[in-house]
Amino acid sequence: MDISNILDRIHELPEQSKLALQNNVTEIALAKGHILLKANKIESNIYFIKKGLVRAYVERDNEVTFWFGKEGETVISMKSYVEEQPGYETIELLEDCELYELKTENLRKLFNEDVHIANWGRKFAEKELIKTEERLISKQFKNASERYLELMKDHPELLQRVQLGHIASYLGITQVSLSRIRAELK
Amino acid sequence: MDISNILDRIHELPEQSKLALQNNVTEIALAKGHILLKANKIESNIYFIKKGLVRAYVERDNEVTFWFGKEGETVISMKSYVEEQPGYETIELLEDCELYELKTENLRKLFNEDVHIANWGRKFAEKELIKTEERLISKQFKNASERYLELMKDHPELLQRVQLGHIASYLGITQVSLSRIRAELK
DNA sequence: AGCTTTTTTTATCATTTGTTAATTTTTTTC
DNA sequence: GAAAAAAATTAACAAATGATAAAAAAAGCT
Repeated sequence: MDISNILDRIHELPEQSKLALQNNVTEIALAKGHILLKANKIESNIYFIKKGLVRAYVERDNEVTFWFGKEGETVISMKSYVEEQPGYETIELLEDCELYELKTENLRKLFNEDVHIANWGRKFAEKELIKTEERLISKQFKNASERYLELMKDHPELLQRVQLGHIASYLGITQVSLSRIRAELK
Repeated sequence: MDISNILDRIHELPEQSKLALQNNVTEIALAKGHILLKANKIESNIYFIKKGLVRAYVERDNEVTFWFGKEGETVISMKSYVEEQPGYETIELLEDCELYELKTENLRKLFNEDVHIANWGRKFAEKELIKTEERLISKQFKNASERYLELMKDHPELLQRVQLGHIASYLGITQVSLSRIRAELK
């Protein structure tokens, strides 16, 4: 998925504004296993995924995966981006990736200069917010096997591309519980 | 809390832009129990809480409270606001409230006209996103009694102002479980 | 292909949370 | 302030999920 498509998918932009964003983007390729963003660090870039798959996780005694990003999605440390404070998430590449890199510094400048880009940034946050809110509500309404079925329905390809330990963590259960749920569904 | 304060708390605005927003706001007072926003309906207003307390809930077989709003906070149906689609949440006043009302139509117009207001709207969504993300992660990391202790620590006044059934629902557990947790903590 | 490592499944038992119903406490109403 | 209604607690049992360990299956490596 190319950068123009990715930007438009978030929110349509006039050609001029889109070019302003595109001019600040550089393309990079990184290997599976690479750590793209580190927890407890102020990150100065955001990324758009051209190709590949990543996950965001938080580490305490265990590791909790709370987001997967695939083609077309945006990789961002929200705390760094919004509050210029160290973020809580680590981003790991689950596949070899091709990424578009954008310095948050440059993005901030564009936000202040171009009302279309400011509204594009607003739409981005708003849409992410709805997705996160829906997940929170789903977590409150549904038990683990319902959430698993929902994920199978909404993102079946994830189950092919991601190992089950990460899926379990994303669903908020242990890997053993997920295995049990899968066995019961057969 | 007056409107100028509320707007600034979200993100600082130049005087001119702030006045533009304030000019579109009208003040209303509504009684406890009033339903401010309805699920499955495209809502055309957002509200800022001058005084009082509200909750957002989703209804299926049971009722799940997923947000409390108090003085200074913004009441909004995200789906209506972002996608102009019927929202999933109902907003009920838990106390008599004084509110500032703002038509989303007018807000949208301001977003397109004033880059400061567009960035103010962006900041609003971004901050809400971080709060929601943190709750999602907390839900994944912590068990019910840890989440209860966290709520007591972060929002002790809620426990005085909200009945425990709603708190339990917010924490994602039954009222009976919450009672049990409270009994164990004594 | 064969060996090694990693991932997934299965089994058992422990813990947490849910369900239902009865009881007590608090709040509301007249 | 007494009666009624609503909210909160307690108890007993059921169901879901967690923890640990062992076995099986799959993936990676040379």
